[in-house]
Amino acid sequence: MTVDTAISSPRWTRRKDARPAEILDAALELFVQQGFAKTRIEDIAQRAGVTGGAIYRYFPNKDALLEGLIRDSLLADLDAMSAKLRQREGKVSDMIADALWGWWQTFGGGKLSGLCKLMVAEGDNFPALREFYFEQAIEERCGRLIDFLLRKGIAQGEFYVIDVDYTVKIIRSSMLMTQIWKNSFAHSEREALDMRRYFNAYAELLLAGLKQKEPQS
Amino acid sequence: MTVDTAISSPRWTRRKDARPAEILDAALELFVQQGFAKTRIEDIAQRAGVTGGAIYRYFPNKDALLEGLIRDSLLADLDAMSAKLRQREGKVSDMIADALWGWWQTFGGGKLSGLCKLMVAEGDNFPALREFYFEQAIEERCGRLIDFLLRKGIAQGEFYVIDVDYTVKIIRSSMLMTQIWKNSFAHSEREALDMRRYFNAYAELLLAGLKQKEPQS
Amino acid sequence: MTVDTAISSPRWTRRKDARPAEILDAALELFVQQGFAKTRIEDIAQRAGVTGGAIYRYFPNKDALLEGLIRDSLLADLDAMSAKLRQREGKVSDMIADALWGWWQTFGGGKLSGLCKLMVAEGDNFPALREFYFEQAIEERCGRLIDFLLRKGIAQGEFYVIDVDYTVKIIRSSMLMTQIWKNSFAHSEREALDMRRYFNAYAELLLAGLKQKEPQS
Amino acid sequence: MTVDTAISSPRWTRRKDARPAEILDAALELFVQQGFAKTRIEDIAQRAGVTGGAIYRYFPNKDALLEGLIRDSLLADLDAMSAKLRQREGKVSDMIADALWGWWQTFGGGKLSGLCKLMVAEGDNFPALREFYFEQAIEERCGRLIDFLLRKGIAQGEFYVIDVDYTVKIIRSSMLMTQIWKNSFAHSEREALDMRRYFNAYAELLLAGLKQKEPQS
DNA sequence: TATGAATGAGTTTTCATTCAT
DNA sequence: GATGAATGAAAACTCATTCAT
Repeated sequence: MTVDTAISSPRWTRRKDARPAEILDAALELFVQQGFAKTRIEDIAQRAGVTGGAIYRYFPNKDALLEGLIRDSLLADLDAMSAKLRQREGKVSDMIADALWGWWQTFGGGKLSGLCKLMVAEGDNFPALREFYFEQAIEERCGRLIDFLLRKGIAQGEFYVIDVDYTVKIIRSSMLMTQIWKNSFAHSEREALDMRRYFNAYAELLLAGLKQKEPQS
Repeated sequence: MTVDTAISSPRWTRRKDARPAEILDAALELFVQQGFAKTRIEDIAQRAGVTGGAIYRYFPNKDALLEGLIRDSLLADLDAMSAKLRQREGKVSDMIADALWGWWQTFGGGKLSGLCKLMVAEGDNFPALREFYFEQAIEERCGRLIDFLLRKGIAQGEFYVIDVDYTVKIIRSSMLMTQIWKNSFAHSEREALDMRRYFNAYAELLLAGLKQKEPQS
Repeated sequence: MTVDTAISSPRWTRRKDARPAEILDAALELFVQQGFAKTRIEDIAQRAGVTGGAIYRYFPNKDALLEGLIRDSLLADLDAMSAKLRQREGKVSDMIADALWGWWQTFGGGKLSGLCKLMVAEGDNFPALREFYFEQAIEERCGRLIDFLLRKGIAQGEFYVIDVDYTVKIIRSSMLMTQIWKNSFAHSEREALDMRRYFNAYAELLLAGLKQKEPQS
Repeated sequence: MTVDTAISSPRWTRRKDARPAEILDAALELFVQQGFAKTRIEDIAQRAGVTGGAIYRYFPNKDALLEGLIRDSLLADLDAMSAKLRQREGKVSDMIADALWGWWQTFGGGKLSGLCKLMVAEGDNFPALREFYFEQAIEERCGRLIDFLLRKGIAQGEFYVIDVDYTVKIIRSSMLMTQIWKNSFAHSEREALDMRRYFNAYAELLLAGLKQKEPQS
């Protein structure tokens, strides 16, 4: 109003640019925990340090939050690893255990792992998003990584796999399930898993399976 | 039946005994598809062939529908198989493929498979139910079946497993994931799986892994 | 259906004529306690030993229960006393204490006393009934009794009252209030009154007031 | 104010501070008139100039409206008078008529008089509130005022009362009944009372009763 | 820009009343 | 006659969204 206000610092200068990310962060946690429908805009706002109305300055509606989560947050975190792995040399058998555990540490076990549970839960209500998530997260990343390693191992004579395509799907499933478990049943303390041990046992089992010489009856 | 009854059909018919099951059936389908919160009582009622109010004669509130689904519907369908499998004789290697595919056909791929997705999605909102589901469905059935076969195979000298407990968890996870997949991503036609082929490939991989002679580094 | 049923006693012969009264009895208690709107037909039925639907054989709807209570139950109980009192001879001063206590014992303190509270509570929603109750119960009975005694006492030179009409209203009010109190605040144990003592003290105070020789300033 | 604002009136205006009182005002009127159960939130809202949902910003549920009425509104209006009366000097006989009429004018006949009827009607459904009302409104105020005047009159030799405690209850009852009457039967135009005349006659009768020289048999 | 009061379109739940049995 | 399953019309409460401040 008065000229004075031009001098004193405005009330809400607080990192204007960080807001959308903060809001999505809050939304992610709550959506994953309670589900999309049960989560209230007001709760997201509070966790993000703003009030309900403010959210609408950055997102046109509630659906857009979920969309933002999938389309924007997801892809940003998704590229580093797969690139990294393709460059490696050496025995694929040795790479696989590392690759799986590395995947868990950089991505699978992180915050965005919740998106997998979220898409399982809400996918039917947002088919376009599910499609997108499936393509980008499941096929393009998980799947392609496995596919790459598997075929390399076969080419190098290390692995003997009959149905390569479906074996990829099987391994991919295991990876997804660790994300889902972490965000659902693992919340019951009785069932938290020792993930290091889990991945050790998994690599053990998987590698032995891949190295088989004679097909099973 | 008689000509008289054809004059005007009654506004409703009395179906006391069948109603609860019909209602739970409808609820199951909708809860699994849309999630608990998004599903309207009125929609469940309509699919069950009644009006909203009628549901409250059989269930005190919406939560009770979910509870009925988990506590009543689940257990009813859960006993036949595990008993059946324990009686078998012969090589465990031969049993495992049968057991997994049998599980999928009698239970894993049936309607109630949706409960797994449902508990993943809503577990945080109904911790007591999740606990119950985990104990009864995951541990007591899936887990124990695997545990039984695995230890039997080891005892008979067919399998060589280092970390038995976690290997059980790993295999159990795969089974759960087929249920989850069927009720989520598989809805996108691009990703429907050929389950026969999937289980074949899985048995292949798994058995080879279990039969390993030398532990991996 | 068959001829046999004509011999065996029918299922519901139970005093067909008593039903309406039993239902009204149940309704009275619940209406007075919980109010008209809060009381459910089903609860009335249960207390009367029937099921909800049966009530509609005797009363067309919920309102009719209240109407039956006021119009039928009330008047039946209302005539004996006032007639009784008018016949007495002797000093009115001696009669008044007896009359009040007698009123309390035969009517004021009985079950139907609840009607007074009920009409206070629901009168605005049933103006015709309130009018009826006011005329029949308050004016015609309470009021007329007091009026009769008061004027008789004045005529006999025992009482000196300036504003007879309003003095009647005042005394009448006291009587109504005992009924209301009994059905409301008296339910809190701390405030149950010793009604014998109450009426003693009241007669004391009232008679002294009526016998005054000199008007107050 | 300015010409600009006249163009189109806003859908609503912000009245944060006034709202709770406005809502309680509306609720009081409707609760007293129709009873708690019969009164719809929407009606209260409309009378308060808002929509139904807005009420829930200030009160968590319908019960809280009643509670707010009793616990907040009541006490605010209750202190002035009793303090005022205790300070007076002179003959108690002269004070009593004034006290009663003063009570009626400042409190007994005001809007909040409806609370008395309301607690009579709904007390059984809200026992804690009834208790509170009884203690604060009936005993602490009405009762104590009467008690004080009565004992003072006795001490000064003006009154001769045998059972002081119950005489207090009797007079207290009369006061309550005026409130109840005003909010129930008085609504029927035939029975509106001339309250000035009523209190005159009452003071007349009461004082004469209190001044009695010889106890009645 | 941010706030948070207010709206209004739902959704669950209740219950008087009807009616098939 | 009586039952109680079913209806359908409320009514309390919730919450995404808007908008005055």
